[in-house]
Amino acid sequence: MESSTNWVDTTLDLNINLFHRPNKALKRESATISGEVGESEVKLPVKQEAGVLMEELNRIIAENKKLTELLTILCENYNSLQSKFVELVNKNSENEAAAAAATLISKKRKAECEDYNNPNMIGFSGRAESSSSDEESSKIRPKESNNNKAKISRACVRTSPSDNSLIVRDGYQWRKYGQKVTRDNPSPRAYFKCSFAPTCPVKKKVQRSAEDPSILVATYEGEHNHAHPSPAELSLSPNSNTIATPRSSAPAPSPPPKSSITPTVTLELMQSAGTLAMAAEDQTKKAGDSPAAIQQILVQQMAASLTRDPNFTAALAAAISGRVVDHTRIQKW
DNA sequence: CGAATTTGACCGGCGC
DNA sequence: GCGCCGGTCAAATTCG
Repeated sequence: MESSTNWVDTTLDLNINLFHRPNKALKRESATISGEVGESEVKLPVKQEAGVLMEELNRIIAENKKLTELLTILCENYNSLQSKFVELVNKNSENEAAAAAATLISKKRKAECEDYNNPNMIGFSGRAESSSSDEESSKIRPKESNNNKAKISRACVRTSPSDNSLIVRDGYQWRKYGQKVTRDNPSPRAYFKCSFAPTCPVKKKVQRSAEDPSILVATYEGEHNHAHPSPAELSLSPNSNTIATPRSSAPAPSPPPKSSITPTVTLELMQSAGTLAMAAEDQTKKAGDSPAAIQQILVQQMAASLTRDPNFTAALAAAISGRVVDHTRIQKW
């Protein structure tokens, strides 16, 4: 992947190289400063050495500044792209809802219906109630639009047609509290509450698309008021994912839709997790049934999936650079 | 036996 | 006021 190589290039090279060659660099620099080429830095006066160190420190600070600026620019670009994408998605869904409005009797259910049935909407449509000018949303959910501005986002997940369970893997822990057959859709709608934190207000509705039963539509209401459960925590609980079929086991937790924008990432990660599992399966078949080979492949796949995750690489880089800085501070001061 | 799911009953909003 | 409908509750059931 391109992104992973970029991460390694920018963060690791810039940070670690600086600190991996401090002795050589210092020796060279201090030698040129003192004018004694070929002599070791041992002969340098302490003051000069301190000066060299200060120079080095300044250089690092300047570099850090540059990196921060680059990061800011990157973030800005990312945000603008993101907002454009959200805009496009909203426009698309609004247009199609308006087109369908002429043909259906109830305005309110029409809009919902159209969103659910649109097979193009693989991904999500996140909406803050205030953002849309449509009176429909206020008609549909007058309570939320009034006071607490519950964020509503939607995620569509394609599943295999034979799989009739209402499973949407989003990494959170959900407890099913109801199921209903709605009027405009023959498949039942399942209702879930976030059960990871007792006070978490987030709810989720999962229903198959009426037109394409292989598409699961998950509607999230509200925002999680707790941290995302770690994989370890999830592995402790049997229902780490949305489970509508009794106690089916579903692995591979992935980051959740924290905001209305995140679901895309979630789905992408889920997809990559899926392809990863398939790749691992393929390789396992190729490798035969040797347990050692299987284990090695699994380790490789896990490592690959971790390095592909920008969050992980960022955290790793931060941890490494933090340690390196600490280390050099201890050494130098 | 405890926890999670299922499912019918109930409640409130909305349109007629 | 009545009926329809979506959402929620809670007792019953299921499963590890």
